[in-house]
Amino acid sequence: MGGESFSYANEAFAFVERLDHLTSPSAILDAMEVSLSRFGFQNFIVAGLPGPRERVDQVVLLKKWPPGWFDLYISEDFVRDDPIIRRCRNSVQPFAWIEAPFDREKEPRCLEVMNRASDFGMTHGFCLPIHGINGYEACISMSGTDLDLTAKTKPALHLMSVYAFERIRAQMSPERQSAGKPLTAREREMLAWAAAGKSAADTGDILGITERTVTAHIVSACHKLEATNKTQAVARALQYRLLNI
Amino acid sequence: MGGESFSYANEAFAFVERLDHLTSPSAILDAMEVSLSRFGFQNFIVAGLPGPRERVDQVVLLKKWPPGWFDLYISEDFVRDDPIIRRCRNSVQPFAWIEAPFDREKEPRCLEVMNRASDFGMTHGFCLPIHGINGYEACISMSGTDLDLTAKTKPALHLMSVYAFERIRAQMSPERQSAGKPLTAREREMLAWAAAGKSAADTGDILGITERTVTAHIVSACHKLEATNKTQAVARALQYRLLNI
DNA sequence: TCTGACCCTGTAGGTTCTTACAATATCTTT
DNA sequence: AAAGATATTGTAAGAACCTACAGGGTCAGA
Repeated sequence: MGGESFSYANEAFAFVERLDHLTSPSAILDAMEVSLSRFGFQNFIVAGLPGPRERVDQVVLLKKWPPGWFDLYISEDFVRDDPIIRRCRNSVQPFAWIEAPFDREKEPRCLEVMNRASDFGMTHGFCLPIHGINGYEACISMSGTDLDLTAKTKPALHLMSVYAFERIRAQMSPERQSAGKPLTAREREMLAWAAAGKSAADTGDILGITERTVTAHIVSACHKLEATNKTQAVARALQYRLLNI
Repeated sequence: MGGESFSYANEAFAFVERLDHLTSPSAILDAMEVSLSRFGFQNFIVAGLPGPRERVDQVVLLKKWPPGWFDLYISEDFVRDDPIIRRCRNSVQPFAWIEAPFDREKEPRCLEVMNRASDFGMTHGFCLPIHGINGYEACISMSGTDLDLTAKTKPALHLMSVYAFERIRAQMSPERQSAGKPLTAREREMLAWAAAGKSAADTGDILGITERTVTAHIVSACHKLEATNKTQAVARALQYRLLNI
């Protein structure tokens, strides 16, 4: 354990502790820059994976990339052929760039992406997929010229990345259900019974009120959630985690 | 950094390193027992969350629980009312048991679960949800009487748990078939549109099939999910992370 | 070849939902 | 005291859902 030029374990935990005191994305960016450089990484990006109609720049949370590379990446739409991205979509575990497979013969675009990255000094790297409640959430990809990438350092980078991402998300999406008026306790109750498969009449019997009243609450919830019907209202309430079920 | 009675950081990284050499579930169990006890935890369980027709014992990967408690937990079907489990389904971050909310007045079954756990000496604990490609994958819950649960130790427990789970899964890989028959792609598609507030007729127009066919898929999904209507089917599908929305 | 799984469609009738029109009562806040 | 949010209930008509019945087509695997 000790005796190395620097302790990856202590570095990682110190970073995680430091995160608690960082209150802005740029502060997190700076802290990541410092800590990751100790592992040999000069560049990194924290981003979601763009959907079919999304652009990369719409899902980037933080990045420290060489000037020019990001522009090229966007203009060439490299994200559609990036082997790192591809593997990221299907991977739970972190992986080194070298472990992201592609066919050099049959997939020239993949090779192109990796070659152009090399032009910017990004030849080797490490990528961590981040998964949440609904599956894939984001990835953190980092690269450098003189990497300290071993079985010992990977867990440290893993830990740092997971906590950094959580911190970034906590700061960048504080809204969530704050949009629109909040549901009342009664409205949530009706939706919960609806989610359990109960009809308005059922719920009324259960709660000792009339079917009409149940319907009124459901309608009210539909308006607040901008849902066109009960099913969508329940789906929205579940997605926004408004129901304790 | 050093100077404490034991270094949580070094303990965690040493554990992760040790994992690589463990080739059996029981060896992992032993290693977890040793390392977690250093943090004050006597009991722990590594398990998936049971689906609609699944029993807890079908999804347990590893456990060190007091004799009798597991039997009681199964026979009473406590998993359906366990506040820890409920929060686990909606949480990305690790949390202390005390942070899992329930209404002591209106949810007597939740209180019952927690009280019976206390009878077995499991009053306080820590729970880590594990997420993968498709969202929720498993949880690791641990408890003890004299916990070392601080902002410093949580990341250590987090790291240990994530790597332990990955190691366990790698060894126990046999694909866990979700209880009952899986939904077909078409069924999931119908539920996704229903969750978006579309009627059967709407969905039919969107997909270029008849309303009747949409209904047929919905009905089929209802049967597989043991739902009494479309709303409950959508709710179940969302809770079990079957829809990519 | 046959079986099973999946996808597709039709009719018909009872049930449930959704909306539009109103209305009363309680409670908190201004 | 007045205003506003919340909870409650009523009627009624049209839309949507659910069920039960019955069937045809495709495709993969035994």
